[in-house]
Amino acid sequence: MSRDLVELAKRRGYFFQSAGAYGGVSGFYTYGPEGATLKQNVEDAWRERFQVREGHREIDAPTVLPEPVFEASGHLDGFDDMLVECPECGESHRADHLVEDNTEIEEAESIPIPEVETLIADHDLRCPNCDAELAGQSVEEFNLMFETNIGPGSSSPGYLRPETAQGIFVEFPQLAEYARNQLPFGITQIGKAYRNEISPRKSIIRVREFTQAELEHFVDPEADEPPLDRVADVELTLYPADEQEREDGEYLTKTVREAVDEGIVHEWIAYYLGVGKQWYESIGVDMDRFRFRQHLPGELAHYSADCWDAESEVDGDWIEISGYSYRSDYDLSKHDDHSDDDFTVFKQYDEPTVVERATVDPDMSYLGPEFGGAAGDVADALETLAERDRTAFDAETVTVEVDGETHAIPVEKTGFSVDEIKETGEHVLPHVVEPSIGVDRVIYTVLDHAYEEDEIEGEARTRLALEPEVAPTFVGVFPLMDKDGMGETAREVTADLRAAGFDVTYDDSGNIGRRYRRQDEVGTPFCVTVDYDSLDDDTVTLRERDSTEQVRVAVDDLPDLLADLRSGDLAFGELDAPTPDQ
RNA sequence: GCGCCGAUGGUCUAGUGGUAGGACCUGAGCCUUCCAAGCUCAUGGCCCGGGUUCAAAUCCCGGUCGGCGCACCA
Repeated sequence: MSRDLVELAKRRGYFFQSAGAYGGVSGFYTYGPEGATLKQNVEDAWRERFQVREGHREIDAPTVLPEPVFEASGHLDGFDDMLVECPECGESHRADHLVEDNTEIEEAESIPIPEVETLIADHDLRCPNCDAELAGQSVEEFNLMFETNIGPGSSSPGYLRPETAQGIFVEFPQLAEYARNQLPFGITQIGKAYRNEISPRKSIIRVREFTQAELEHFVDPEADEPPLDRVADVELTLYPADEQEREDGEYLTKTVREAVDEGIVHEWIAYYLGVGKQWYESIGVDMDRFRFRQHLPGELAHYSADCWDAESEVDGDWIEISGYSYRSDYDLSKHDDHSDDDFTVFKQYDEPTVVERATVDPDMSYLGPEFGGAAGDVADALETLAERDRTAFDAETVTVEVDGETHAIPVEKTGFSVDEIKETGEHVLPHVVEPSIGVDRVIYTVLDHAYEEDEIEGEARTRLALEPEVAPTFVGVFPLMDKDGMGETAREVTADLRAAGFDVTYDDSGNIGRRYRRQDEVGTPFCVTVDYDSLDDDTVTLRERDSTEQVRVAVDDLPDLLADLRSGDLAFGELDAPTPDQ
């Protein structure tokens, strides 16, 4: 943990622990004025690269969703996790899994904790790691989702979303309609997500409320291919699973094209690794402290078919800052099953095809009286049988089995027929490609990688070398001294630059060097100083943070000049105006 | 959640059973025509609760928060 960076972040208004006046609250941080703007700038840059340039669209879903959503998504399975800790080796194990593995019991998750403890003692369950007795150990419950009640009473439980993605998936039917049922299309969302972490750590690296920027790209797995050409030559630092499992595992440096051709990375994932690499670099992540690491097989989330994390090195540790996951049709198929709506997209064939299909149209006025409550199941069984084995309907009666009972039905009552059906297309369950960015961790990385301590004229100085595109304060404006009209002129320059859309700070406190140092520490890339010459010829000095070099420019040119410096169209070194005497 | 360590102005820190000093920062003034200069003045602090004691910021217990390790991390 970089104490210096955390201290600077607090002192200069980047971020600090929330509710300090009440002792603080673990796992929650407030972004101060500089941090909130930095975050906004990072989000804007992400939106520009992952959404606008890719032709995707953004939505804004609720942070609270009702329980059935998470039953479908699989997140609720983790709700009642029960842990038991081994007294010998200290290893924690899922108590419900131990019970299921060693007894005839299934669904141990729903058993109350005291009974699980009794089961562990009765069956003499032992630690899978060291074989120590677990009897007598207490079973602890934990819950990674924040639970709440929607409306009064507890009849309608809801949860704070543990990932923004579910807000997109549950709205897929509406979103597909918006996309005119055409694949592929992509939906982004930037917003808060919540996990009730057992143990928040490392300042804003592991918190209970965090911001995700997620893209869910819905594609036809049969037909759609990523536009690899756009990023084909982008070089990726890859750390595949097999290299991680080797003792002398190494990174591979491959272009996006090579990574796909050599079968190292799924093509859709590779495409977004290329996009991501460009983006991280553009906002100031140090590419020497950056890699893409493939998840090990045991590490994959319940929904994920393949996953690569973007990782950055901060303070000697590698931290996950984004996940690039191929979620296949997991989420949409779950919501398709659990909800009332259809989560498929109808894909029309080029030419309609004619197929023979065996169907039934059972006479329910016969089945009903005959089979009572089982009538519906019998009808379903007939339909299934017709699809599977139409010869079963050749005889006078057909038999189906429902719940272990065999039923005979006269074929004439089944409405059995074989028809030619014209099929104009089919329903496709889209696959999902998901780049998921942890905004807070990206911000920590950007700050950490920008943090420099260097020496200017024998004096140590601390400097945040933030990219101009994301720096929260873009320009500082100072009068050399606040007298002889310089202060007034500097205030006018400040107002003009603010009107031109820049984040400007005005400072006339202390000597000029002190003011430069303040802005270096905040990470302000440029400073404008109004001096005596300014009063005569309407020019000012423009100073760059990293080099501390200055050029003299006309006041009237400032807005255009600064805009070009911010966008990267112009580098400070290209300015050739004469350097003022210092 | 467990274990170890810690908590003094905004920040960094000194310190003692008799309620606190420094540095930096910040603010006001003087000085100063370009990189943390100088002078004067000022604001601001012992994490919370309980216990022991005549007296607790200091000792003890509990809590909160933080760092590290274990575990967890969709």
